[in-house]
Amino acid sequence: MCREQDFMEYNDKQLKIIDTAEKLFSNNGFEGTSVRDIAKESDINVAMVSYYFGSKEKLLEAIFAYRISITRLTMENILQSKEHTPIQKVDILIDRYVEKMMNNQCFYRLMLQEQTVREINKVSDIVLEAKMKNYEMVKKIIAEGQRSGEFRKNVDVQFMMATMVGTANHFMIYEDFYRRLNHLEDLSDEEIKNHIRKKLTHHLKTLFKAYLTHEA
Amino acid sequence: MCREQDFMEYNDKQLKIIDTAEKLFSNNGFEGTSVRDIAKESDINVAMVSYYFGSKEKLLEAIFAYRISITRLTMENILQSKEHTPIQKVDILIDRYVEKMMNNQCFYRLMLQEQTVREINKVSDIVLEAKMKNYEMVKKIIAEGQRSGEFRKNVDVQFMMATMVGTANHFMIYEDFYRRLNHLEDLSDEEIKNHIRKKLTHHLKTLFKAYLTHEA
Amino acid sequence: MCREQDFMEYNDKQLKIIDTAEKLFSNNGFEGTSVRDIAKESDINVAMVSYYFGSKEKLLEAIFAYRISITRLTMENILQSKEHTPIQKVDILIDRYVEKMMNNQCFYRLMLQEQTVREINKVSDIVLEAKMKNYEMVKKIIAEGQRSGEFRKNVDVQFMMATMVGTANHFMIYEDFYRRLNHLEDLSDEEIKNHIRKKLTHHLKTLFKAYLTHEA
Amino acid sequence: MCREQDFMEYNDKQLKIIDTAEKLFSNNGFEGTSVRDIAKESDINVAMVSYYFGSKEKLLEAIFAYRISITRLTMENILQSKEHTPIQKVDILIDRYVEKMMNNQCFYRLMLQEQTVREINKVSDIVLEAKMKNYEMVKKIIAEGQRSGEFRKNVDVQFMMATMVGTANHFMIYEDFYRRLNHLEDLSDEEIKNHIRKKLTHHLKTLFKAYLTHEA
DNA sequence: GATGAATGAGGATTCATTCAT
DNA sequence: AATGAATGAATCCTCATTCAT
Repeated sequence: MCREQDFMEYNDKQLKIIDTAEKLFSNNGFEGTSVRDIAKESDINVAMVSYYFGSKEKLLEAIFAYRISITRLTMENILQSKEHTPIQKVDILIDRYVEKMMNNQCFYRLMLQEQTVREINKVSDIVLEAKMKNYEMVKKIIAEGQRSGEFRKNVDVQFMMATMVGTANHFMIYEDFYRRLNHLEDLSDEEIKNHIRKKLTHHLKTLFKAYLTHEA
Repeated sequence: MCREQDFMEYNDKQLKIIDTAEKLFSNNGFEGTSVRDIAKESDINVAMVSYYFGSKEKLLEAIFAYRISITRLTMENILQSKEHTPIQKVDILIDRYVEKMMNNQCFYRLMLQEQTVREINKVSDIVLEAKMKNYEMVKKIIAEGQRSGEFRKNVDVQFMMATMVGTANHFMIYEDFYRRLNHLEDLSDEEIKNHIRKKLTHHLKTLFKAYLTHEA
Repeated sequence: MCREQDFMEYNDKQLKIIDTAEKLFSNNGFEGTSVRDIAKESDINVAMVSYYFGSKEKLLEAIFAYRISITRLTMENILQSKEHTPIQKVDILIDRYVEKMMNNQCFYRLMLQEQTVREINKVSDIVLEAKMKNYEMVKKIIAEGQRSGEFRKNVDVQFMMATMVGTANHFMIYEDFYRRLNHLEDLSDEEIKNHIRKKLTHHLKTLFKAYLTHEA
Repeated sequence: MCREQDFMEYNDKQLKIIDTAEKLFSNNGFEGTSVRDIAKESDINVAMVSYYFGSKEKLLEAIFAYRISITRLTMENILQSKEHTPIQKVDILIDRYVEKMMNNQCFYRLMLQEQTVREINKVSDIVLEAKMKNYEMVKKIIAEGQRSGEFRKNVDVQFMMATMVGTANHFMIYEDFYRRLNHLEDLSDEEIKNHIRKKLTHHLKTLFKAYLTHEA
């Protein structure tokens, strides 16, 4: 029913369903969200989910395929520039990743959820494929820096990426905790988002610069 | 509320239920696990869950209260020693945390799940309280290192912890991905666990040493 | 709340459920009747009760709203006639009430049940509102009779109605007892109904005529 | 287990259970009351109900057997006096019956409930037997009055009793409605009980005097 | 005699999906 | 193409009762 290459063909109702489902899945979990909830919130008929996407499960897959295809496009053409040094590229990577996450918290939370639950399914495949591509890209940047002597030799790229993604995820999850801890309850949603984005990118950049440029 | 001495009062059946539920919740999610599943896997009557814990929800709370109380005991008395330097303490902290997580993957995955879903409940409270205590503890270690001049001045403890916990979580979640990526499919569960534990602790120690001791 | 025009909108299945539920609730009590019982007897799916009425409780409310709205229509326009004397109106009231009850024994028994159980809920409200309207109507008839001198002065309308309703209810409940006591086991359902209706109306008319027209 | 002649042998715990169950059954219905509710309210173990009375059903029977045996004793020896005229005896009967009911509302409500539900069981038998005895007694009083010429000839004793019991029951059930209708919300429980008792007995006496002494 | 633990059966309700239109 | 009606399966939980002690 839902062929991967059809993303742009989604009509308004379908996009509405995808958005709503993403939000609800993200907030209440996949199993914690009923098709009826999605239908009510999207103001569409209950039968439409099955009708458009085949099933609740396939709707989830559609969400992942859709969001990741968008993300991929954004990511790829960024780091091929010849104008930046490797360390600049790392900084840009961090900026882009954090920004992407802050602007799509619902989806990133949903992705984390799905990976946390141990179940092999189509969604995992989609996610792993995307992760693999990102990994290859970063590996190239690091290798480039090592060739130029900017970065030290024994850098563990897999762990480095785990640190970037893991730290960012952690912040996303514990945003509220962070707010309370630092008495930032009064900041607006926009303000807190900016605040965290700034601090988080700064932290990651500092961390990675130290890690990449200083011998242990 | 959380009477620590009560945990030992759980009888064998209750402990069996807790263990099974932890595993199933972890693997399939809270909503994705039915009380019947737990009963079948624990080889007990369906009614026992309600009988012993009141409800499925309260069983979840019991799991958290139980595991966290145990963890807390282990954690606390570790870092009060006067024999270690601050950097050694950081290393010990990393060792302990990673070991704890590797030995209780189910629970740590479950915890991550519950925090990923956006819902305020008793479980969040339990987790946040524990996080807060850990944070205070690490803050003291860092301050100590700063006083002695070992650590640089502007260390962001909150972000540092986010990095430790986030990176470790990320590895736990993507263990399978890591295996495949590095062609380690043939390692036994025990071997892969050891392998990851070693690499992960090494990475975090290197990362933090660079971060804590080199000026940006 | 109680949109009278909606009653006619109940479809055949819904009416079937209402009828069946009324009978079963009446015979076995509300709590003594399971939704499954209703479904089986109505030959519909168990889920239909929740689907159509929201819940078992709301089905009960629907029964009351439905039956009482019908009764009200019948009752009201009866006693506004100018052709009858007050005593004739009392007789008509008795005839109508007893007939109504005999033809809707299930509902009247159910109503008695719900009032007997001490619980404040929507059903009580519906019933009390109806009782109040009936009371006001009777009060007018009595006042009319008192003005014309037909009825004595100190008539206690509340108690008079209690007598009518209470006596009729009592007969409905103890119909079987009455049968056995008077050796009427051989009468058909129709015959016994007619028999009781005749005797009961006669008794109430005699009683009230004596009460209303003779000074104490 | 529970032999009828054993009433006096009920120990304190058993009596406590009977009282509590009577109250709860009366307020929430038989099916609406769980054995656990009774156990909790009586502060006894859940198993005690089955242990002492055999089953929940048999506990109900015990309540009826117990209460009715007590009532019977009170009733019987009252109306055999030679000092009172028939009409006085009717007055005394009304006084006694209403008083009994007002002082045992829970049980009388429970009895009404059980009779309202259409089910043939041991409880009905107990109730019907008691009703029969009362009926025979009243029949004698009326016959006596007819012999002496005080009462008119065609008195329907069965209906007369239905009126007494039905009216009284009706009042018991609608006590709250009566309160609101007459703005008596401020009266204490004791006061309202007295108020109703007085009014109710007065009404019944007036009604029956008119009915028994005036030709139709 | 008395009880805490335990259980199978059954409770109402919600679920994702299908079907006729 | 789109939808309201309908459903069987599964949900969690509570029930009255029994059993070993």
